[in-house]
Amino acid sequence: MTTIKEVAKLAGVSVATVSRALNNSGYVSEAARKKVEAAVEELNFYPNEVARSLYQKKSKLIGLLLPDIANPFFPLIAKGVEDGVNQRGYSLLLGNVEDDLEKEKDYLKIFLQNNIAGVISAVQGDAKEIKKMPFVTLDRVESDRDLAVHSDDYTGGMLAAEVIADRDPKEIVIMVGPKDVPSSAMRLAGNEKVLKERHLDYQLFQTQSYKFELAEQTAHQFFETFPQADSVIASNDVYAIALMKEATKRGQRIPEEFQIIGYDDMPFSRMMYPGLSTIAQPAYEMGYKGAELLCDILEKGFVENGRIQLPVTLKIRESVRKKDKDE
Amino acid sequence: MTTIKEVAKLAGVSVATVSRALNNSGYVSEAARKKVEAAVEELNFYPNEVARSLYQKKSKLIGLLLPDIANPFFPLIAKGVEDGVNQRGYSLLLGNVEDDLEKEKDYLKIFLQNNIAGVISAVQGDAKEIKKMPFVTLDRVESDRDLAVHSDDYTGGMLAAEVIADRDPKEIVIMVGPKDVPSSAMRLAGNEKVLKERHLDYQLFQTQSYKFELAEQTAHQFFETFPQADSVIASNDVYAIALMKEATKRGQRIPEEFQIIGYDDMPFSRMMYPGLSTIAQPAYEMGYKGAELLCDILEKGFVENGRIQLPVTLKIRESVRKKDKDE
DNA sequence: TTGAAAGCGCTACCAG
DNA sequence: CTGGTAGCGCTTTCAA
Repeated sequence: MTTIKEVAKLAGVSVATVSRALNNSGYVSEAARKKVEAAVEELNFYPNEVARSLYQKKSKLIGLLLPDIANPFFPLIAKGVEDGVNQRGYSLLLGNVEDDLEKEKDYLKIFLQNNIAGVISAVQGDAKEIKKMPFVTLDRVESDRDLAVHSDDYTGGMLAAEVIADRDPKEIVIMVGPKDVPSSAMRLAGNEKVLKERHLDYQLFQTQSYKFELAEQTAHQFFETFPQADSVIASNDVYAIALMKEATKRGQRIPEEFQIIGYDDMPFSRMMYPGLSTIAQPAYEMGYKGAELLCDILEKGFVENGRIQLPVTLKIRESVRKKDKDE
Repeated sequence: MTTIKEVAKLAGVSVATVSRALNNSGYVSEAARKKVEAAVEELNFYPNEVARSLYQKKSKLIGLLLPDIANPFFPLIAKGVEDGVNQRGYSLLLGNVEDDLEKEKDYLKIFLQNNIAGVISAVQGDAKEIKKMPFVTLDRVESDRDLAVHSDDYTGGMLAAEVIADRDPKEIVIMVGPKDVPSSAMRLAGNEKVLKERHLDYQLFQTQSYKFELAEQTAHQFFETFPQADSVIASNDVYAIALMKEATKRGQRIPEEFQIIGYDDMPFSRMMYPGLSTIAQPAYEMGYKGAELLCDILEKGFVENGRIQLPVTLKIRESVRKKDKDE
């Protein structure tokens, strides 16, 4: 690795001048700049970020905390975050925390040890250690002062319920996401508002997790509990797909005998057949906006709007019946 | 952030002693060690990795190069890599390169600038810049001297072909993965070996990419080209699922009129209905082993076996017909 | 067994 | 406009 010192020597100037030229800070004469540029070129020099970071006490790294990268909703978020931070010259330190508070703390410590510039977190119950650094939360709103990007869960809940309400439901069951996740509560509120307005009965099936591995087992339990369910509002697409599989195995035709709507619009939801109707959250955009938000804070020290809500979109596919004419 | 200096002051020793105590390097008296430990405890001190890395010219970071984290095969690899490096005290710098050689070079440069300890790459055509650092390639074998973890593509190709050959195929079409990817060539060789031995005719449909976004479009083209195909060996699960959807839309029953086998065994392949038969690659394990391999090199400077081949497994699900009795 | 000091590569202050 | 220099936090000689 060539250093600034070698560049200085070759250019015939001091390291201070090289540094100023490189960072466009302070005065540098045209002549000096030219010489430095030539030397940089010739030596194929690029600055060592570690040294830079040691001095500034801030690196060009951003920590990304994810609950589970193997859950299909998160890779897209990660991609959005990555593109967003790259755009502004940062890179990502990955922290997959698996709903494990200890692991989360470990990562936060590692982030600190690496002079991280900030953190973007999509995990639910943050360790308080995160407050020591600039951070943005994704897909979640908590204390009012935090920066956050989330989507409109209440509307999403209403949209999902309307889809079902409009399609001649016999026995509605709402599969409710984990209680401690604020967004599931919001969605449920949206569901219930619509269903109550329409005077439609419904039942609740509470789940404990969004974990991929539990989906099939949960789907099984669901049908044990509600064998007569014919219209389901699922907690997310993964669980919806598991439910569809289970229903099909039980001989129910989709959507005639069993209709369902999911949440998230993961890439696969449109690839299967019948396609899963769902509420699309802009996962990539959520990540990208979150990255922008954090970078703004980092660079400007403030933001006009630290709380970004993204709209959801309804995707009607083959997993629900045709809409009633007379609604 | 508290520093080693403050620890030294509180403990009443020099920073050198603190450093030695922390790293178990050189002589430290029991008494001194005790005092240091107490001070560390009291100040809640943890060392700054950036300073450490500046001096050692090696950080505790490992770069991970992925072709596309949104492609369902890679998150599991990433998880395996992450668990593997964490185990050994390293963290991951994420580099999603999108089949873009420029982006790959950019990341390699960023890795270098951050005194990365090594790189784990799952991208296909590596930039030569990677040779400057210790690296392990995943799911690919190239020059004979590199460290690599890959799965047994030839056997995988044979297994897939046998499944089809055993199930009364009428018109076999092999969907071949991108030409420049060594593993697709190996799988094709495995396919052809079996089919030729069995004197079965088949046709080839060449694809240009494994990209998720192209799957549906490619599936459409496939049926335009081979409307009569009834038994397909797909290039991977994503494409297989797209093909299943297209077949179903065209009114073909699976597996009676259209049977198909994929490759990879992504998490979703077993969640759909009918379930996709496929060749399972141990993605998580591949990542984990790759991480171990790299860490071994980093710590010991050598490894007994730098080329790890992992076995593939056949997963028979509902997308293929029942096996012929008389085979 | 210990501490003073040099130095990793870079930035920023200050004097010229 | 420029260069010398201090110092970011840590590790590692080297002499005591």
